[in-house]
Amino acid sequence: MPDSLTIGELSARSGVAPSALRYYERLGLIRADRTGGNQRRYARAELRRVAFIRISQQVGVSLDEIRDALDSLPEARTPSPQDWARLSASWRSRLDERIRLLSRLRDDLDGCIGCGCLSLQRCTLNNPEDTLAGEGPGARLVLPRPADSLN
Amino acid sequence: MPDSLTIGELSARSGVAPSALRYYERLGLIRADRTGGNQRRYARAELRRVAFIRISQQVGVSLDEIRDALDSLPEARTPSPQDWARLSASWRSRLDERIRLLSRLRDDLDGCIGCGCLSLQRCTLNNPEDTLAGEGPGARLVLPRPADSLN
DNA sequence: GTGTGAGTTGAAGTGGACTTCAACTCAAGG
DNA sequence: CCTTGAGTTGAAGTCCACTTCAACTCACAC
Repeated sequence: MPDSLTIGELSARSGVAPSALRYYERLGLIRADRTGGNQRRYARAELRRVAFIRISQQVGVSLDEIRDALDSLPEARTPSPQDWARLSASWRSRLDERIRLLSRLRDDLDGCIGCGCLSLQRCTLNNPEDTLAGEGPGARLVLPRPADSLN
Repeated sequence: MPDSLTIGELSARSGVAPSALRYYERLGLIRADRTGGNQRRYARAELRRVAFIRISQQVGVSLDEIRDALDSLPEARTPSPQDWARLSASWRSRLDERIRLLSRLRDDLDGCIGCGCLSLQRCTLNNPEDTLAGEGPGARLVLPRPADSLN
């Protein structure tokens, strides 16, 4: 019924701690009006923003990137469903990628469950005398994480 | 050919920075022998341990938990393929869970792509006048992350 | 032998995402 | 009014997973 929420209410309804909400505000992810007594009052629309933040985090997006995304929302009006849909869709490929990676990991784990090679380097670890010493392309860790660290 | 690896070699072959390898050693995740000149020499078996560590991280397991898992390996002998298989399998349900969560998120995002509700609280956010104010069980954030934060 | 690149250490720094603290002020019920 | 629970602030602290630094020492090709 209230058309604005206290920080406690927003916290309860979003599942995000008040301290985190203040933190988000400092980073410019959400905003609040103030009462005469300087207390935060959140518009209901902020609930959606917080929801978007949490979902985005699940997808593995940093708060910095989330802020950038939120900044692309129209300032003049309350974001429409389409605005939110556009933003959500923008994470879609990352979500897909993440799911793909984990699924592959699961399959690899399954496939190599008997050999114990952990499916790394296409079972080359399982080579008795390590034929793959310093060769070119194939192999190495499956995971693309450490973009640096040579070879 | 060498039956032991320098830290640089292990780094290159595992894709993990030397500083990270030393860090892992401090945490007790891997171990190294020392040369007369106090340099680390890693047994080839450590390559598998590092591989296991990186895979486990992908699954979302903390280094602490990974250490616990690694501690369950037999100390007397070089871990067998079966040992590794057992450990890998132990993350399986977490991997499944993580994939399930992300897939659901993706589906929800797809399903609600038009309504802009972000699929939170089963579209209750989309209620014009917010019928879900402080009610009992259902709803709230889909994500089980903040186990505390009341209500 | 000498230079060079690889390795060593402990301590400190980083970055991300928050939480905690102390010392207050506000808001609302009795 | 007064109490009590909720809210306010800036600064500092925490946790995780590392990285960086300075000041050295090693290993090895020439």
